[in-house]
Amino acid sequence: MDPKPEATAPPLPELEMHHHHPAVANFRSFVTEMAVALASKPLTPAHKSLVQKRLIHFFPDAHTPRHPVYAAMIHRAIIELNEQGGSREESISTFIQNEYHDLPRAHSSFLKHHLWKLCESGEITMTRDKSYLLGKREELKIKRKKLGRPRKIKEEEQMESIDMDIRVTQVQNTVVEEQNQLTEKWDEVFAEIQDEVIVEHDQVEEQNEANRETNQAELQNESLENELQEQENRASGEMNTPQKQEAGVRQEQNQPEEGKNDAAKGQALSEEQQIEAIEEKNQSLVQQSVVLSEQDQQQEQEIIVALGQKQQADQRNRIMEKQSQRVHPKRLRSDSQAEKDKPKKRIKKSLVTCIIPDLPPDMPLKFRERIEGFNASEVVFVIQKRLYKTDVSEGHNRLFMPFSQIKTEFLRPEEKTILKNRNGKKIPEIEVLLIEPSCEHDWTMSLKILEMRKASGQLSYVYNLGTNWNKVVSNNSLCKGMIVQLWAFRVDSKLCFVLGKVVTGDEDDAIADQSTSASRKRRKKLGRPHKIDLMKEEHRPKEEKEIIDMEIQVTEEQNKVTEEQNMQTEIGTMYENNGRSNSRASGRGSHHR
DNA sequence: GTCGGCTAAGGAGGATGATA
DNA sequence: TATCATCCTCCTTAGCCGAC
Repeated sequence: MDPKPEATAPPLPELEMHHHHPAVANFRSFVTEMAVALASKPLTPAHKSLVQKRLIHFFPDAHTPRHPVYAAMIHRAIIELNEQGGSREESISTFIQNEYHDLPRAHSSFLKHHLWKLCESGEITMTRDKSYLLGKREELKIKRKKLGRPRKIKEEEQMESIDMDIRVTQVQNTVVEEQNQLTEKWDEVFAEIQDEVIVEHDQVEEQNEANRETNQAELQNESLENELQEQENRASGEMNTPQKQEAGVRQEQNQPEEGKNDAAKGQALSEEQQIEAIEEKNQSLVQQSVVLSEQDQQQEQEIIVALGQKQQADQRNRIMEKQSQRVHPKRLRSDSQAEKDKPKKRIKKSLVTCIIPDLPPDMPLKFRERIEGFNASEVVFVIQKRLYKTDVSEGHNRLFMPFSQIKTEFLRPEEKTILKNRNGKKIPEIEVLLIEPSCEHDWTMSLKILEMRKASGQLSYVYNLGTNWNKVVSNNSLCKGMIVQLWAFRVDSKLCFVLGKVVTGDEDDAIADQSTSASRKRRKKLGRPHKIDLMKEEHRPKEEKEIIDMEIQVTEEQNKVTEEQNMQTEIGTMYENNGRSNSRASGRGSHHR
């Protein structure tokens, strides 16, 4: 006997594809049973090939659809049809049919179903005349947008929106993941069922083949025997009774064999029914595969959406990164330089703390009286300084006090550490209190140490008294050329200053110099008076002028006294240096101190 | 060493257009 | 007509850097 060729299934009648076919119900129960019973059964390549051949035979056009998901097709149809009052279902259907081929047989049912789903989710709206528009809310928003000025989306809102998108994406990803897992399980079960179907089919085929061979052999034997007997009868010329009887017995003996053949035929018939049942199962499998293909396609779309959301998440990260990196170029440069120059800063420290000793002037009586109310302690003379353009410039709002001009150290070591330890782009500052020359106001101000770099690479330091300095300037008519004196004192360890005017400067020059800023030029162009202009002589009240004049007289008298004291001290120092009167000179110095 | 000018960032307030 | 949202212009502030 020749080796058995690869199993081939006999042609079976094509079944009509229908979701409610009774075979589907059978198939489902069959699947459940097979999934349990045949979990570890392998599928041979021959079986796989057989199933493929069968599937192709029955469903030559069964494959994964190429068109986008229905929601996308409907959206595109509504947008591109762009019909006044919306598009009707028929026109949408026609559009989709024209644009996309390879649509499922149940296209109209699918379309109805998805239109209903999109209406329910609010993505589209059905009008009274059963036309479909893109979402109502969206439409209203567009209308408002057209009328109003487009609102600028703030970064925070963008972030919120992106956060929301990320959350949605996470949920979508979870759903997709679950669907994938289900699909995988379903594929496994499907493969197992295929195995079982093939095995069953093979067994039936083998049995049929065997039966056919047996029947043919028996029939051949019988016909041969009959021929032999006829030849014998013809040769003897006459048939005797015992021979007839023998022939009759033989006939009788043959009868059960015929009965046997009938039974075999009956068995073959039942096997054909089994094959039919298996074919039905195959049919159901194909239907399921079509459903799975649709699911796959939907998942693909969801993955595309998820990828889009991921891109948005990336964009959000980029924005955050950008925000964290957003530093003023100048600040950035200064930061890097500050980092580089840290050792130099330390080297300069000795210079910074080097205070030039001098004889401090006495604090005017009105200031003494004023600070007595604060219960002040640690009163020290800080600086006597001529005011420069930037010191009174509205645009600078600061009083520069170079370290070299500082007469007495007024900061505690811990305060100095705070001010000099620059961490990041912000210059550290401490809050101080300043009593202005008029003694009418005291201002909360900020004290900083600024690092001034020269072209040679050397560093110098200045104290910067800022915040509210402009108010002190305007309240006390401070101007370029004026000489001011600053004393420091402590109130419950808080650093406070008191400012005194000594010599008046050229106010007109000062006012003129304050017009350096571009804004002032623009104001002049526009014919608007600048704030500083209002401070000019003609705008000032007489009382204020009188007060200023009195202050000037007082400070001038004070200066005369101070100058006399300085002269006496200088004379004493000269004696000291010459070694003529050491004891006398040192005694005077200590007295002044 | 010190002064004076420049510049970016951010805030205040006015102008504009749409909506209720 | 009042209110709201947005944009635009001008001003203030802080800090850096070059010139003297």
